[in-house]
Amino acid sequence: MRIGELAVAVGVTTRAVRHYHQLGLLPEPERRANGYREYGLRHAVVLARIRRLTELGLGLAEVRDVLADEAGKDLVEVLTELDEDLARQEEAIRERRGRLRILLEAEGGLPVEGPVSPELAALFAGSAQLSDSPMAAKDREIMAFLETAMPDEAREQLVSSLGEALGNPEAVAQANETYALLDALAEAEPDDPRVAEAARALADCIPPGLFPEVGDLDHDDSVLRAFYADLAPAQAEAIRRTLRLLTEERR
Amino acid sequence: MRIGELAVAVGVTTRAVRHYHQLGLLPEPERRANGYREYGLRHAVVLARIRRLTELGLGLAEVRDVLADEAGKDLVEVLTELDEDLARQEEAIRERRGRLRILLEAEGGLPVEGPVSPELAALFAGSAQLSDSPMAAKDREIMAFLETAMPDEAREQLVSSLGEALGNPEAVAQANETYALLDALAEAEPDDPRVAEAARALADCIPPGLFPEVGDLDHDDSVLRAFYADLAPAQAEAIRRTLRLLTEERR
DNA sequence: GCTTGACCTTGCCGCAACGTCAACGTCTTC
DNA sequence: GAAGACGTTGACGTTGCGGCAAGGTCAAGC
Repeated sequence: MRIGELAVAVGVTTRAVRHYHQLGLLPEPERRANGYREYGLRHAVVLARIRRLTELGLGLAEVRDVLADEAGKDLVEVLTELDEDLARQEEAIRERRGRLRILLEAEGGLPVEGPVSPELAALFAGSAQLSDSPMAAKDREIMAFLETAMPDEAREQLVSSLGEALGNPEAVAQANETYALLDALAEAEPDDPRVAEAARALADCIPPGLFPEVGDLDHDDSVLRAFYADLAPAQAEAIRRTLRLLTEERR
Repeated sequence: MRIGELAVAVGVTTRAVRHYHQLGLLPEPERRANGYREYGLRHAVVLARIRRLTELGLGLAEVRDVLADEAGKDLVEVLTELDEDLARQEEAIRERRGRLRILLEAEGGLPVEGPVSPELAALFAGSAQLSDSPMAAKDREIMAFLETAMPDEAREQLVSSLGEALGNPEAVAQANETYALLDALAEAEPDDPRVAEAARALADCIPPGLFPEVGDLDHDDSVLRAFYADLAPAQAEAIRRTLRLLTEERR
């Protein structure tokens, strides 16, 4: 057989056959006078085994090991390992699909540009009562960011507290008022008297459970500095004071 | 923020961040005087979104599309498509694991070196009554090879017929006798009288349902030629005569 | 004898999403 | 002033081939 005949017989491409030669999976056959490879039945048998093994999901390196370790002893081991690996992959896919389904079901109108974690998306979609002021948008950005940055436990804490707050109309109204106060500081100076007012309002917005680790906050953290740099000076000052207020009150 | 601070904040590597820059997923920030990249909060937000999207399983090209098409309109489409893709992958894995399980359960003593398709493996494992003569081994090789080479319908036909035959002790005994006859031809000349005898025995071994397409067989097929080249001359002649016998009898 | 088309040869680039050097500059700290 | 932890660009490695380039070979038809 020439390489093309072998390839169609086994159902692979000639490119694959040459690839297996390169990797040493399939021995190079004799050559004809013109340089063509001349295959025999043994090659077809080996090639068919390679194909079956790769179809099971083995990598070519593992296939080589199996073919080398003559007896099928090692094979069981490899296959068991492969099965475990496939089980892990299956689980991972199932989980991703679960998260996808949450996102797609809450798809009605996500109030944040771009997707958030499925959990947050469900929350935001559930209560679209929040205003769409600049500060509110920024807050949602921050939440979305924090949500990926925080450790798992704190994350769940955050999501559940947020769910509670969003389920409470009074809390939502209070938040919207606070957004308005902060928005008003966009052009103000840092020593504007409204800064203190806004800080007070914001601190009152945040229930004790929502941000328990405020005391441990590193005020020189690089992310925090970048956050301040992204706000108007008076707004940044208001946030700084809010954090101080919270730190004192939580002690 | 510098690149390392950004990376730990979002939970990716600096290498990934630079990779996203290269692909245009994340805009390059300003540089400090020393050439260091200086990131702001906007970058962290975008990077966090990239991470969430890739964790869902989107490719970076798709992430770019989603980020570019400002509104979340296109997103739903992409996610739906992704979900379908994941469903396909999940199915593929489940099927592979199913075949793996058959192989592993029949793992007792596979009489063929290396794994065969799960179905054949189960068959061979189920009835280990077949002799281990050289010709029997070659036959199993051939079956294993054919099994990958044949179209699906013929394949199932083959497996079921084979299952029947292996379940029948008389048929197994007859096959073993025929193997012996063929083995005896290893050193014989093609005009040995035993050739005809072996051909007759082999033809009688093959039930009508097992090889229905024998009439369509291309006797100059490259695989067939390779098969003959792999046998002793008298053995090859016996097979040739068997095929002729079968072709005539089936007409 | 010529062309045409189908086959074969080797070799190298490309993919996805980065990991991992290499070789070097910069900043902080003891 | 030297170490150690950062940053910079650049380039190669991973997996399993696909696809192309730039030819050589062979059988068939004119």
